[in-house]
Amino acid sequence: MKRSLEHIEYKEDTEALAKFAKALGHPTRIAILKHLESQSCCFTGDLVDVFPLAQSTISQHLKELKNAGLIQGELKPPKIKYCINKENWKIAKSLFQQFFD
Amino acid sequence: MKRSLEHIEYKEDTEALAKFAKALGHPTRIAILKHLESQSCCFTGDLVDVFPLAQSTISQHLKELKNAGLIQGELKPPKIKYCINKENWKIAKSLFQQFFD
DNA sequence: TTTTCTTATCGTAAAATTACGATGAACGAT
DNA sequence: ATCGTTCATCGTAATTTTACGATAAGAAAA
Repeated sequence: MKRSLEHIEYKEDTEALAKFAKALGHPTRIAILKHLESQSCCFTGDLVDVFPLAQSTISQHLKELKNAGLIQGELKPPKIKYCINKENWKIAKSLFQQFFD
Repeated sequence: MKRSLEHIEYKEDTEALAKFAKALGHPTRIAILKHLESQSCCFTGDLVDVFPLAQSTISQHLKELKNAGLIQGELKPPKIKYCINKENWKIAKSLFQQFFD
């Protein structure tokens, strides 16, 4: 990209909302989150069984959701249990809520 | 991408939500929508004045928001007046609402 | 008809995204 | 110490996104 301009500074809420939205901007990730909501938690392997995607692809989506703060992983050797990050979930919820009025 | 697998079919709601989320997944577009909400409507040129971005860039963001159905353009020659698409806005709102519980 | 104003679209380039298979790291079990 | 299981990360490739300037399209005005 021709990026002559330095990064534009938006309000904190705007950036935060965009970040959450971006993480939600893929059907696989929505589906993963819905699955997590219904199960409350689950392992990577469970998702690999549910979705017709490579293990590495699932892992990549999980990473993005984790980076966005929507989920968190708990070590349960040799597995990792993923759950919704309820704290940030609430933040995201209220950001979307107030955005849509 | 190595796309050996055909496109995965998700539930309609999942696809719809991801589409809305993706459109919201950029701070500039969030800011544009917030601006539209406060003003109810505005012209492309107004936005070019507000944001330090090229006219073509603004136009591109508007196109994405329009493609996602979040805004609509009304011909007001020689300008185009953009407004929130209230019908789809409501749909998006309820999709996010039910997603977050 | 030509000019002017506004906005969209085109062409381009850099970066990010999304997918895959292969490999590596962490841990328990053998 | 080695093996097996689980998951993350690496390397790669195609596609999409995001930005820019330049150009085209549309309608009113001169």
